Amino acid sequence: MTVPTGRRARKKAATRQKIADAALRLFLERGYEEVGIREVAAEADVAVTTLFAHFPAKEALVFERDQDFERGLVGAVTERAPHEPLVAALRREVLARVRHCAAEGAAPVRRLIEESPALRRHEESMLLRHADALAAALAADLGLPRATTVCRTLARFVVDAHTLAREADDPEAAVDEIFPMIEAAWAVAFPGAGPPGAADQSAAQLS
Amino acid sequence: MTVPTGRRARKKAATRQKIADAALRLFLERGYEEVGIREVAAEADVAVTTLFAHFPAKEALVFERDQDFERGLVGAVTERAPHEPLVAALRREVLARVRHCAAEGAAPVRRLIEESPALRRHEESMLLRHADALAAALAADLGLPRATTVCRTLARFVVDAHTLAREADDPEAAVDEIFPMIEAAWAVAFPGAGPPGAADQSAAQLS
DNA sequence: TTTGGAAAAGCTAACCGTTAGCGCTACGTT
DNA sequence: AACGTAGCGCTAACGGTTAGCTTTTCCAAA
Repeated sequence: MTVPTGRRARKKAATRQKIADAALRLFLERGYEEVGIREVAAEADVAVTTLFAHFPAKEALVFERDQDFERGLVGAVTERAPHEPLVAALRREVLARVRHCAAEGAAPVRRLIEESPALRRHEESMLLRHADALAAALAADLGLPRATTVCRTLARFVVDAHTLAREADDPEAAVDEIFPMIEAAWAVAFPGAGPPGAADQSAAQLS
Repeated sequence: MTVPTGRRARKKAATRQKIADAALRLFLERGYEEVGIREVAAEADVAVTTLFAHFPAKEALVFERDQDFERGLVGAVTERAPHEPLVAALRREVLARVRHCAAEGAAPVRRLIEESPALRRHEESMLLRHADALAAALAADLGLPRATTVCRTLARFVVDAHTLAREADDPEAAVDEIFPMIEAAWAVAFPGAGPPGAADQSAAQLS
């Protein structure tokens, strides 16, 4: 188990990047469905099997930065300022992501995704995985042994916020609309954790 | 456009059922991934093309009742008792579904789904479609011209509740845990729509 | 330095879900 | 009685993905 920092690792990363670049170029030129895996491999000058050694599926070629979002979400929880409330940190992170997606450079890629059902589905299941990771991070932050239902619920709500905001006419306004709802839900789940005097008398109908 | 009620329609329905039955039998016997489409078609004694004329994809063979859940969710909104609150009706519906899935007979099929990533993904995207339908129903019920961000948010939260409850150790307890959170979110989105005196001072940070 | 191991990349050939194209038969309608 | 068409079948193929095996390239221990 040595740290992979030699020429080998660099070459591997280069190959991966070459493939991702070639794929994105072709997809943007002619559309995702119109370009086959074999073509992408040829354009990147690698074998098809090599391509699949770097990416688990065709859709993954488009979501190259996949892991960054997951790390961002988890990091928003684990590396937030000492006494910043959880939900506030998550809100900042989601807002940043949404802004990033609405920015100029990201527009063609977003169109690519929205025009292909396969890519849309893939993105959704990606986000679900991120929700699981976030739930685990929330549990850890709260000192819980494992992700409880409340953690998982909050995590999904946050990921939903991300998706919904991006689909909205005015993404930033949508974040401002959704996060108060999440804060209220959070206040019910953890009474006494939010800002003092916020919402305490929850509509508790259960035992 | 005549109503399809003749022998032809009956035969078509019979073929469809024959295929679904054969598929489920084989899948339960040997596992979803271990059975090919060509095998299912052979077992049902139809051509592969006929199978795909009745089901849009292999996964759809397992989610034969797909539309029932969607109709149930939408119906919970449109056909609820005159003055029953929206969220209460949705809670009843979700609870009923969760109970139904936890029942004896459904266990083998659920195991089938949970053991296959393809089926899990398919179920998730099914539920997202249901969320869209629910959002539209919510908008209609509220007299809105189209599904706003709030409608879509609520719809997703409800669908999340369904998924999360089913994955929880104690599904019914999970529903009791999640729905108060949804009610709080709802109260923030529509202040003055819930039970009187519930939650009024929302943490409104937006304009 | 040599040598051995293993990771990275390649090739071929296939599997499997899915679709297109075309023909046939049985049903429903006029 | 005859026509239109829905349902079904067959063949062949396409496109994503994987298995099996060989070759090349790097790295490290001897």
